[in-house]
Amino acid sequence: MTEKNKTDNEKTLSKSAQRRQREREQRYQTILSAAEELFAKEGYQKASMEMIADAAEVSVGAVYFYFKNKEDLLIQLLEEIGFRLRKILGSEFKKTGESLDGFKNAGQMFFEEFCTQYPEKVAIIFRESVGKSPVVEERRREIFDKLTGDVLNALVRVSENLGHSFKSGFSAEVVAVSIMGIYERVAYKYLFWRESSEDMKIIGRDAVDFIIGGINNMFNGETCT
Amino acid sequence: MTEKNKTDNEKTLSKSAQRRQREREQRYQTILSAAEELFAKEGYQKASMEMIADAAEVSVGAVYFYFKNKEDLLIQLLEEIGFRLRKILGSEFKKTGESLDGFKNAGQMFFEEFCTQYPEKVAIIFRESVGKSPVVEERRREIFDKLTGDVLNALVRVSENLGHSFKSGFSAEVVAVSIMGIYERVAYKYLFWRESSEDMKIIGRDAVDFIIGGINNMFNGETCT
Amino acid sequence: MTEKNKTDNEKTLSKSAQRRQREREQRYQTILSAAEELFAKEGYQKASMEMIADAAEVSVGAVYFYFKNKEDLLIQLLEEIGFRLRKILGSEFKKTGESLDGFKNAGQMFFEEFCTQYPEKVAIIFRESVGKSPVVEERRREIFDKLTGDVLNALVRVSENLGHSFKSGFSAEVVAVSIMGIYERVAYKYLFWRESSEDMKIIGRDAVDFIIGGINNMFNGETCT
Amino acid sequence: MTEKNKTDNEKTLSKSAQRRQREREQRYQTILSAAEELFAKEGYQKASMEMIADAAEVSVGAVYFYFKNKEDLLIQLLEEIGFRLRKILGSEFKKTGESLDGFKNAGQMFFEEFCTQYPEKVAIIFRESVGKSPVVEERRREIFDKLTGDVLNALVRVSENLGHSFKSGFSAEVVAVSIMGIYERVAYKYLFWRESSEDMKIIGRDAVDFIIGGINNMFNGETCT
DNA sequence: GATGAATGAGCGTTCATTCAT
DNA sequence: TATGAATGAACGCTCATTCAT
Repeated sequence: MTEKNKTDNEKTLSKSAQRRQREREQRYQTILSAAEELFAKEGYQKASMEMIADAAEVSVGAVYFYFKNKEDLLIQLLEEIGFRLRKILGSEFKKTGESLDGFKNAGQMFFEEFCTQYPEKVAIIFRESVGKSPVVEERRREIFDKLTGDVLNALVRVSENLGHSFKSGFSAEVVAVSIMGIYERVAYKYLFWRESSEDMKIIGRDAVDFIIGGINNMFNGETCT
Repeated sequence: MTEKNKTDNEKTLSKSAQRRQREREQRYQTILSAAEELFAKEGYQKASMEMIADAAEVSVGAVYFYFKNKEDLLIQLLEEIGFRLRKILGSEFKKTGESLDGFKNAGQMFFEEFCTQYPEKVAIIFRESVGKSPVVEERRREIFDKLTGDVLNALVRVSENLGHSFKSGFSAEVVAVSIMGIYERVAYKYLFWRESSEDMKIIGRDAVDFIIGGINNMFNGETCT
Repeated sequence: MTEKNKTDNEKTLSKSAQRRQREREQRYQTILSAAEELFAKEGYQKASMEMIADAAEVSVGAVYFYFKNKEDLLIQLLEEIGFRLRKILGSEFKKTGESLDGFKNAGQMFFEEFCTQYPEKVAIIFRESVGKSPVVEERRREIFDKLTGDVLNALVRVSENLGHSFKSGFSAEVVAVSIMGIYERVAYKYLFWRESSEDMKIIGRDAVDFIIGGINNMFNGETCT
Repeated sequence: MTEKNKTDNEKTLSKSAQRRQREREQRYQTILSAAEELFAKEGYQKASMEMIADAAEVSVGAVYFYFKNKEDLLIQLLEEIGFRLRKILGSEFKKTGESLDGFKNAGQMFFEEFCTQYPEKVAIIFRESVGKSPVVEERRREIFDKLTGDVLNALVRVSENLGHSFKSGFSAEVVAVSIMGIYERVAYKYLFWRESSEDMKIIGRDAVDFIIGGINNMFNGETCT
């Protein structure tokens, strides 16, 4: 619901209708949260619709009232997480005026804030949504494409600011994809495979340094090797 | 079965017993191949034991004779793919005498050879084995740890050869993990999400360049930024 | 509601109460029509209460205000259709002064008018209400009994007029049931299984001829064989 | 399985394989019988797969091993009943050398033997399979078409033997359909709605008389009216 | 009277796994 | 060893019905 609609509703809807709508929104979120937690904790397969309903303290039917099916639950979650990630990374990048530091800050934001605050969301986007079904895979692709697209745009703008250009036609995109890959596997490893969330600060900084070096190397002219 | 055992068998086993053993080995491989293809094509969940048995032209019972259960099938596949990957990457690295070029060659090997020749194996290690069960996840971790360990070793040796050292205690490991992340997502994107297998050469080269730059940046003293 | 009540209401009820009553009646009919269409088109099972409510542009609750349950909806429909059928057939029979021609006209009326004008009603009485539940089946029996009874009465009266009598104790009833069976299957076949609604005139005439012949044969004395 | 195949099997299959096959066939029939009884007694909807499995003393999975789904169970039943009906009616007709008496005998066979011996089969073909799903409806149509076709053929052959011809192009078919309708509704009424199975002999005879009269009336030239 | 969100029992179906032969 | 029929727990989903507002 956009802000505009909200205002419209406030004008046109009765008090009780407003409350009902609020409750609806709330229930939707409660169910989604329950699903998020269970998918992350038990795995998408093992988390049954009944478990989710129980966790959200509603009936199975209610879950199906708000979501088309189990897959839809996962997709909505995916969409929400993707949206949030883009917002966080994008806003961080803008703050630092489109320089290489933007990548630094966005990376730190991701590792230090997002990963430590929302490990469940990371689990869902990087683990529980992988290889589940053609439909989910398609949505994943779209979300990753958008994220990669954001990074790509940033890359292009920074390179223009610095007066550099990329080596091959693919270069910039490959770099963007690579950066996403680093985010993904580093988060996965230290969050799910080693539980080093306390060290996420150092780890994140190292990963970001690696990224910065990699980017520099892709600009024509002044390679390091 | 190790080489040593095989030699022992050749000595002790009768001709017919040898033949039987050969057939056993063959069947094991046939089933594994069938599973690989179906897991990659249909997805781990959708590929039923019956489908696998049919594809391998054996009975369901036979599959259970050679493999403990469906999970075991996935794990054996994972193990085999991990083993192969390590061998390919490691041998490529050794060829070029532990220099930065080793990373280049290993990377090219992965993108140009492995990905294009064995997309099913890539699908299994990077997609179908993700988030399937605690047991599988544990094995995945082990396999990725070994691969990361190899990269880490190479990194350390190269840095020693070059007289460099890594910034933080994590640094080298994070770089290794990052490299794995790049391999993974770049392969995933261009193999499953865009079908650019013809361009894998250029893409691989770009990814490798990015990696080399990133590595250089991690050495103390001569950062690019 | 009988005519008598309506008159009472007109006297006692206020204008606004009358309007409300009219609206009530209208809604009842709207819902019933929606159910009729959906039952005929989608089938009794597939047509959900929500679909019916949507089609009638009311809420699910409203449907339950006017009808006890889904079964009731079907029963009311059945009742209405049965009533209409009896009226049409009966009035046609009366017009032609209780002769064999009455059967002719009634039959033609059914095939040429009723079937072509109300295929949905035919679908419900001959298809969608079959084997649905003991309660519905009981109502179906009652309705068919009444229809058969009408035919039976006509048969008896015609035979008396002609000075004939029926062979066995069952005879007349069996003939009546047989006539109903002919109506049913001929309509079913050419309406739902072959879509020959344009030819319904010829088909109806043939069916009626068959019936007339059959009836004649049941009278003692002058059989054809 | 045809007789020929059976002989082949006896030659090629081992004793144990033969026994296994026999058991398979037996199980298939046991399940089908259980379904028949429950569909007829409880109704298609109410009879759940679990109930059927329990009645057949097998597991739910076994039912799904032998039949694709619940619909398939109904279709197989329908097919078997249709086949049996055709065989019974056809053989009876052939016995009496293609005269009007053939219709008499076939009718008596149906009412006196089939209806009284297999009321469940009658219930399924005339009640439980009606309006269940498009697929089932299609099969029903095919089966009724075959039955009607048989009657039609008989009708044509008898008319040729008697040197008569039918009035209109539709005539003969409509008569065939009418006969089927009489069979259906008379059986339905006296089997399910009045439980007069003891009187089925008289009832059947009356119905057949009606049919014979109807047929005669359809021949050109010598109508009764 | 009217609404529509919520309920939850019930059902069809799947499929990994077992085991008698 | 190999077979494949049999098992049965588990799960996703539907939908008639209710009831607070």
